[in-house]
Amino acid sequence: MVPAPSEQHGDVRRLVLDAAIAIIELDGAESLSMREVARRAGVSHQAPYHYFGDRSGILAAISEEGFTGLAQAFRDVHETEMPAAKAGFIAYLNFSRQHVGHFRVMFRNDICGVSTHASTQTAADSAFDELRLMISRITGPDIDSNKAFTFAAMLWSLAHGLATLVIDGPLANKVPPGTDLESQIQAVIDLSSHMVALEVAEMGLVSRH
Amino acid sequence: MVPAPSEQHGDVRRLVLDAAIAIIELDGAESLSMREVARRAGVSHQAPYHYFGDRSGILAAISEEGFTGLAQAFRDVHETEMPAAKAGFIAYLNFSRQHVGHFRVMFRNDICGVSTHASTQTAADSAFDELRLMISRITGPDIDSNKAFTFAAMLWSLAHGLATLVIDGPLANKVPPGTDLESQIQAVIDLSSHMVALEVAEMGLVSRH
DNA sequence: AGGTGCGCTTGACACTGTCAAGTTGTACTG
DNA sequence: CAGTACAACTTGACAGTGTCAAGCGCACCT
Repeated sequence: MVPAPSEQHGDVRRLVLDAAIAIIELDGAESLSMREVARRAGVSHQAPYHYFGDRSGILAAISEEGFTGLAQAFRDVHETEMPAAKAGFIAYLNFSRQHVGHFRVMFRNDICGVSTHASTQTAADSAFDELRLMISRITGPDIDSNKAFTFAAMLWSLAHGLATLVIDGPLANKVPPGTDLESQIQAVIDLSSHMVALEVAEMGLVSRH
Repeated sequence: MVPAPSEQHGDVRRLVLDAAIAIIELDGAESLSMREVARRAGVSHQAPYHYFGDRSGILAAISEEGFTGLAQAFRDVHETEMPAAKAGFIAYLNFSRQHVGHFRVMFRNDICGVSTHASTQTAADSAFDELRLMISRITGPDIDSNKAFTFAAMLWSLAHGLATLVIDGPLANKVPPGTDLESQIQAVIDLSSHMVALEVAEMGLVSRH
């Protein structure tokens, strides 16, 4: 079949990737089938292999795209007026909910082998660097680097835990009657930001003591 | 084949379940194959279906077992001398690392359909009830129920995020040179407990204001 | 004109989940 | 004690899967 004139070099790669992301958003990463992807993209069952090598290759590519997007989301936080911690939480939550397909894959190196795909690893690293930059805006720059890592890991855990619990559903089932999920998410973010602010304030006092 | 005298009623079910858990711990839930499970358990490829209906059935059973275990872990926290928040974090982390196979499945209702398997749902509910009980020990009993939920969701997110980041690896890659993962986990738990304590103290002041 | 290689396609293989239809032992009924 | 019902499996079959191997067409160089 001769390609339509509108299709250009690299189109198929993009088509395949988008088809895969759509399937993951619908049914999760488990039920991603290479052949179904190919069918959706309107190509032969081997075309995806041409671009991504194997099943984990396509997942690694999605993961890489995800981390690049997350890093950008972190960068955008710098431009808001909100307290950095709160803006960070919101950015993380928004990203995870707007890019469910990417998010479901990014933190699962059991299936996409972040460690075996170098470009995915560097994308993940640069996202983490961006997170660290954000931390330094929260705590101030003159914090011991070891303590900064601990702080980053804690904030990351908080945001990541909330995001996964929200996306994969267990939280939604537990929301008490009379409120909805959205306002509860807001409440958790507010509580978290407030708590972080308390901790930072005390750290400031202690370091200046 | 006649069963050996040592094998009793229900043995096969347990054998199959253990084989499945072992596979998940090794390779993750994606690569769990019914036929491989059967092979490991030394039974025909249809025996697992007899007990669990289908692939999601076996995952739901593992999930149920996991939530029951988690609820027990929460109950055990009541007997420690440690501050409740810290003991809770440690319990959650320990559980997730000692029962990786269960943990990997429990929060993935995309693959095991918690909502479609009633007994799994009730096990999850009772674990959450136990978490709430723990919260009331942290904040004191006279807290507004809506606020209690927010607090529970926040603590859950924090513990859950840390556990998943540790288990699935992304944190391990980022640990700065000079420290190891274990001591960083400890540091994150200490920081989190301290932060929660600050928040509780302030809540107490405000409510009593 | 002849080669080279990219961007795919077609074909084949072992393996997967699951439906359907046995087979065997055991318990219970008449 | 014969008959039967039922649980606990097994064997067989089928469509669908990931992936290796080989082929085809076309643009581009020499």
